[in-house]
Amino acid sequence: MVQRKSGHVTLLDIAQACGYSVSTVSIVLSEAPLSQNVAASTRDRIRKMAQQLGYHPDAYARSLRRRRSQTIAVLAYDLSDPFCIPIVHGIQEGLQPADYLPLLVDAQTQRKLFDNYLKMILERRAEGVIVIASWIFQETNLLEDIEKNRVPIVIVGRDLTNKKVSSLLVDNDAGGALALRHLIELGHRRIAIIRGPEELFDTEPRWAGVQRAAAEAGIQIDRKLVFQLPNLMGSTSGFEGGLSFSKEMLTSRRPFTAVLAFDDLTALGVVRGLTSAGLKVPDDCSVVGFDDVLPAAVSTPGITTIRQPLKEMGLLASEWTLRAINSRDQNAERPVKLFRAPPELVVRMSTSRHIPESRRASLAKSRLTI
Amino acid sequence: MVQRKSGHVTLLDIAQACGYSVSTVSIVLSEAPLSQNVAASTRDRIRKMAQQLGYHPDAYARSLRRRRSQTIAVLAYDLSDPFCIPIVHGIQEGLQPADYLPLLVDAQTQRKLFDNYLKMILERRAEGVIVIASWIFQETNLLEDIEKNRVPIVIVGRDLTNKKVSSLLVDNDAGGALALRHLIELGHRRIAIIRGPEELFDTEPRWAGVQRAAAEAGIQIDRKLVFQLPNLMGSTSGFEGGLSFSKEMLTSRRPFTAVLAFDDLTALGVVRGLTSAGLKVPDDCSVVGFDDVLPAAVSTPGITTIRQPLKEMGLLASEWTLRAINSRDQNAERPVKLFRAPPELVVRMSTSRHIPESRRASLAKSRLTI
DNA sequence: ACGCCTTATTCAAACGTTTGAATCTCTTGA
DNA sequence: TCAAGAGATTCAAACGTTTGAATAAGGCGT
Repeated sequence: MVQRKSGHVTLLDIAQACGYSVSTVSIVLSEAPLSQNVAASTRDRIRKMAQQLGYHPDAYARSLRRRRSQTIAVLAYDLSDPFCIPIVHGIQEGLQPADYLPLLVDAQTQRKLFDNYLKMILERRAEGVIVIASWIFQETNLLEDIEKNRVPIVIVGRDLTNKKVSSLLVDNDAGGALALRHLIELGHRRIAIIRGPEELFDTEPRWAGVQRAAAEAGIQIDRKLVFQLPNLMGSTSGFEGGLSFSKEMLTSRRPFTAVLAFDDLTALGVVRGLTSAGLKVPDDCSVVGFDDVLPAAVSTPGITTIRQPLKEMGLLASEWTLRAINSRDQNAERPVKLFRAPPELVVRMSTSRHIPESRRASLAKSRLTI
Repeated sequence: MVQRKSGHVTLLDIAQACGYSVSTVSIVLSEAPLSQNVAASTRDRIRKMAQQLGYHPDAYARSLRRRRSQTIAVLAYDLSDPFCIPIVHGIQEGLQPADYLPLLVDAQTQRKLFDNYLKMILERRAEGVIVIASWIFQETNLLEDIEKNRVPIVIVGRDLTNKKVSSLLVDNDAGGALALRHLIELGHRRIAIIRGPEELFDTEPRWAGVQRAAAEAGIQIDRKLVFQLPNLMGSTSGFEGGLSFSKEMLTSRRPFTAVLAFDDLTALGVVRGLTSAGLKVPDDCSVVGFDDVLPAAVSTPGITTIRQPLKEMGLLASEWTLRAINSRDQNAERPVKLFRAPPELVVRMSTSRHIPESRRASLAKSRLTI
């Protein structure tokens, strides 16, 4: 109704409209301790007027004065990776009750964007930063600036404790072992492996877990059946890698009955490759993925995979960050923490018991004679 | 190095450190027009010192003074819907060059969160708001507050021009027709349809398009083969709907050779249902989806679908918003606009030419006799 | 010796809040 | 009658920037 000269309704507007000082209005509307001393009738009038004029406190002025932004930056390396979303949800859940706003930005795996946003985060005075795994986040000098300003950082999806950054990530070693053991228990012995890109930090520990499990079971991994995804990333590069490697496997003429893929998208690529070569998953070959993202659950057959407790990790990350902010306010100690999330095997339809050639032949025969 | 008493480095710190006034420092660092008059040597010293101390201007103080937040809110109804991501990317792309920060928030389909974030958006003085389709966004009184403050709104994924909100959405009618025509051209005549949830605004026009295309081709749609997804949303409710409806189709014993699903997740549910009943997609039944989200592309068979130009829509939305902000600044006219994005048929492997029973039987026979 | 222009820098007010201290008006007890 | 206290409200400074206006110091033409 009242047409403001410039944009927004302020405390002054309300003060003038109902004849009190700006201070009183502020005290009432921000529910400061002093507001107990304000007459109930005054409170009512002020509140009504605020409502009527559509007043919303200016976060900028407020933050400036209070020296708190009530903001925590969430820097995702690539939102189009379904991996990020559950983490973000967990973070939101943790931040909501504390009345912090997650400042969510998406670097789209671009170094330039990453730095750009990091600068913006600094300027917006985020009180904490949660980084969702990125190999870009190695040595940018902005990181120094963040620490110079004593802004707590937490990283999800990578272990950066050696750089004094609290970290949460899945136990890749355990996950790799879990995946391989599942295949072994189903009777598979000749297993092709697709390792992650060299630059990715998950790659090594996951591979180590696989090797450990193989050794424990006394199984040889055929080196000719070990592949490695290229570094080039992008939301579908895993899929394409899986697709082309599965073709290589088939043309190599090395026998294999199962494929352990680096992640779900890679697994989906393998399924596509095997299927288009006329093989059936899981009857002719089992496939297992890693992460448990949406596409793995809704494709057919559903992909057996290793689930990361992503939402829980996000939640925990937000709690750590909030706690670190508190500690800093009280100049308390802030130890660097590490959480290795336990992975979980999710069995779907892309894996099944291995049927030895001999038995398989007789089965086929019996089917024919029905 | 220099340990600030309270948090961040300010202009004053720099001014003191190199013996100039705050004004001069501000003029230099913000590259104000006056900075031409500042001696080159002075500029250098100030810039060096700023760099050295790790200065980053306080966005809060700056915005307060300039009365511009350089922020545009992006309110997504559910980020876990793969639908949202490309739109967000388009928006980012459009905002980047204009140096606006997208304030991305995720309502997670929860009314409460939605209102909460809308309040925060108001408080953070976003200069514009882009809403990514939500049925929640119907009549919240916060909407009034937004308009009271003359903040431009643009909505993606729904037509709200009747409420004077500029809107971008796919041409659902054309898309529905496109999908049906594709099936018809492949020779399908008995086609099951899964409509969207009643509450969703895409449902009706898409269905209208389907009916129109059917009429044009002189084809009857069997009412018993028309289903409707329930309103209850969530990222997987489409999948589950498709799964259970496909079972209903089969038990109904009505003949059909193709399914037109409301969206990709639903289509994936259908594929799962048909497959687990022993049917082959596309050999025994074709399936077509809508949206072209990631899971549709990476599942096997890849889902034939109707692509929405989501990224382009996001880009355009951001451009509209920026333009609207400019117009407002100049008190210019701001017409309500509408963009109906042209849908595009993406043919993958889930659809194929219908083979009539007669021909099919002889085929099967010939295969046996090989 | 004066005004005037140019170049380089600073003053001071303003943006909208918050908050410790101050003020003012009652009431109450001595 | 007055001091003390309680209750209700306001003052004024501060947060870190920006910016129109002011100042200061020189150079130049007259």
